[in-house]
Amino acid sequence: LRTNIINDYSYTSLKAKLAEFKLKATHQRIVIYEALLKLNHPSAESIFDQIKIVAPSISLGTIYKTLDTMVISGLAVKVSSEDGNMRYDANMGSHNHIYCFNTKEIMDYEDEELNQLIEEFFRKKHIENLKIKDIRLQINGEKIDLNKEVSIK
Amino acid sequence: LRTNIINDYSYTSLKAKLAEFKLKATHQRIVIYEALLKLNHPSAESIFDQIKIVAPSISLGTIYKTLDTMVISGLAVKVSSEDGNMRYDANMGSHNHIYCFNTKEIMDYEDEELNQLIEEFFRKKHIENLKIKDIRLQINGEKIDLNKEVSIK
DNA sequence: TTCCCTGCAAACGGTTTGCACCCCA
DNA sequence: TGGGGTGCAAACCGTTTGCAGGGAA
Repeated sequence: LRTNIINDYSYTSLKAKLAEFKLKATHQRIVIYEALLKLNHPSAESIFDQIKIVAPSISLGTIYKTLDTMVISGLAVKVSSEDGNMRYDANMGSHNHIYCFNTKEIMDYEDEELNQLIEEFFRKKHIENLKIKDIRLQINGEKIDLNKEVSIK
Repeated sequence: LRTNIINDYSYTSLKAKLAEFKLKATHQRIVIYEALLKLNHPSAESIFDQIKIVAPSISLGTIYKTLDTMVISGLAVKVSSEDGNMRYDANMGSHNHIYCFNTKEIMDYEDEELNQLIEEFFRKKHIENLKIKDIRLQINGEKIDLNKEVSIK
């Protein structure tokens, strides 16, 4: 489901991943990256809440700086959410987002057929004077049953 | 180009539009709505800058409150921009957005063929447990020549 | 040992709020 | 004239910044 991200959350593999991106593997970076992988498009604040259980002395400022560093080095992306706050995403592959107005969750929507459809479309239609960095479909809605997951069929 | 919005900026027609949406037509609302129609997905701040020439005593708080009111009554929508701030849009028709990282502009991308392609796709693929409110394609990029417009060919 | 990273706290900037006054319907 | 709208200023809150001390390579 979540592609292009490691699914081995062991300390050593997280460390290796940081090293691969030329980042000094501090304890803080390791737990922040782990939280980023486990949580679903978290805000800095929600990574903070998750992490202070395991690293009580961590500061929110460090989370912001660290996420910023990860974005710059290509380990994560920063996306704006419909609620106005910024979220972080370790899924670096091309994919789309579903936003729920009720829960404020962002969920991935990955569909190869859809990607191809859009890619195909923009092979014909060109946008002049624009260097495209990213095209993504944004689906905004409301979960009907808040306790159930959203799923694609 | 910009569909579903009036293109008569006369005082009387702006007043009529507000009345149509059951809003008391104060001078502030009229000039705010005019600025919203003329500017390209403005922030509250940039409406403020534009307006203080014609209504010097207007307050930024009023702009926020007024835009909020317009969103509730269906005259406008509030969208989050990639830069993290909120923008307002009087174009109520289904359309897509291009965001430029350099100028922070949001530009409309309207293409009937694309709308149909997406609509068609979601007639086949269903998302369970979600009431879809809005589907839009978000194109992020950078203007190549900052002085030239982005155009579709 | 050397930088870079972290923690802390203050500052920042966009947005919201409370309240007295104002003005459209 | 009544009730909602406006202006002002303070508060709010997510995010950034500066700086002194700390820890990975």
